[in-house]
Amino acid sequence: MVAQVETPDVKSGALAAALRLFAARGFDATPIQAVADEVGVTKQAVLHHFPTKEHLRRGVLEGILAHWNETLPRLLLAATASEDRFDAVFGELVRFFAEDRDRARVVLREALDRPDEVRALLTGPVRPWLSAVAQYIRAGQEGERHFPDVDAEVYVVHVLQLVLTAVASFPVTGALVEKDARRRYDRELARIAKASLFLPHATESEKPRRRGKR
Amino acid sequence: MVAQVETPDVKSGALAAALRLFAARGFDATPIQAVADEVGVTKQAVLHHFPTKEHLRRGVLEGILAHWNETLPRLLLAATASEDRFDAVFGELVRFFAEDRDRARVVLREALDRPDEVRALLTGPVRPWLSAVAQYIRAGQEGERHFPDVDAEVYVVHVLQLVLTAVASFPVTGALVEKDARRRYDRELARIAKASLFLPHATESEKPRRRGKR
DNA sequence: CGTCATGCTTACCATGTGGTAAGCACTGAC
DNA sequence: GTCAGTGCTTACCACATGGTAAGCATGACG
Repeated sequence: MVAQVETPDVKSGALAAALRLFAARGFDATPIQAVADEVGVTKQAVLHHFPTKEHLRRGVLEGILAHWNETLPRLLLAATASEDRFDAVFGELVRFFAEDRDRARVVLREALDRPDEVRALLTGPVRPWLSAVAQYIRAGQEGERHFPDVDAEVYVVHVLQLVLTAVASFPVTGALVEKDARRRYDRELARIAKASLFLPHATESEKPRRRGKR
Repeated sequence: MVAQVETPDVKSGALAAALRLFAARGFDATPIQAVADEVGVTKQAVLHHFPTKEHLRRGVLEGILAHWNETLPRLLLAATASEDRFDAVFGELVRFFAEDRDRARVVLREALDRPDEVRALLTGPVRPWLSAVAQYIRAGQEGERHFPDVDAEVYVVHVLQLVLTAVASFPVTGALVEKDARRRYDRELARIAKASLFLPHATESEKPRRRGKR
């Protein structure tokens, strides 16, 4: 048997290739052949593991969903202080999607290409996650640490979308600033999310860096 | 000549249909035939006005870009007070894209499907718009009306993206709240943008509505 | 009346696509 | 050794798609 040098497993290889290609070109514009080429096998080799292109799509998405199903509960329970919890969840959000932008891209594409499916996901299995986070925000409002006029659920959704879009399109938007683009974008992203949630004085855990420009 | 009842002009009709279809399914997944069907003519009738599918795509995009080329300068010059200017630009941003979500969708799709092209657009013809807005923000920082640690250019890009994504995917995310979804999403959108830009006391033009929930 | 351009129409085609059918090499179980 | 199952391979196909080619009706213009 001729073990392909770069192909320990066709199935996982196809999933990785599909994530890349679906993210870059979109599901419909990606022939199975392209996935197969990337893995270094024939189209039918891929079709053997995923009887249908649709199966391949599901596989890719499940890989992403699985991460949050096991990570989020842990994050929410681990941190105790309000701001620590924010940093933990927000940080993981940025980290996970920035680690591989293609994850953010496929999620955005799904929202555009299959709105009904994503809506079902959002109002079904994903809702508990969002509600849990929103619940913590409301608790922070009671404790006068957050702005009272924050609409918790909606805030969570907006921030989630902002992170997804910012990460997904960084290669495009990042070209607008010359140096340190990545750090500036990340920082402003976090700043916007925080400044619109935490009351000014509640941010005492943030080191009072007064050395703003001017 | 048999004038189609609903078709005053094939060319503009095709552009409108293409905007709808490209937004919904994506450029690659939309056959010219689908556009033709929507207009009520044959595929070749469409190909007569747009020699290539690519021409159709350009036409759709130019329609969107044209709006901002003529609107933005006017908006920026019209308002004088800092917050009025913000409201004018931000309001028009939301209004224009919410008026037809498909506009937001095609823009997002372009960023995903043709990053190089969009990057060229952003660093070329669009940059002056962004710089102009960023310039006003920096002026607001000098005048102590805005947070000093706002990264003006990056803030503008993030807010732009947030609006685009929020509008484009409202039919998906809006299902998360039961009633008044549209108003709540719009309001939180504006709140996040403003709360992360304006210093708390600088917001005196906003009526002090203390009647936040509880 | 003839000529020419415009705005289509019908015919057609090369290509790429998702998927089916069937066979074949190899492996382990018995 | 045989048998069955796994993981492919080659062959093939129906179909959709972007685009070309060429003709044809209509109206403006001379």
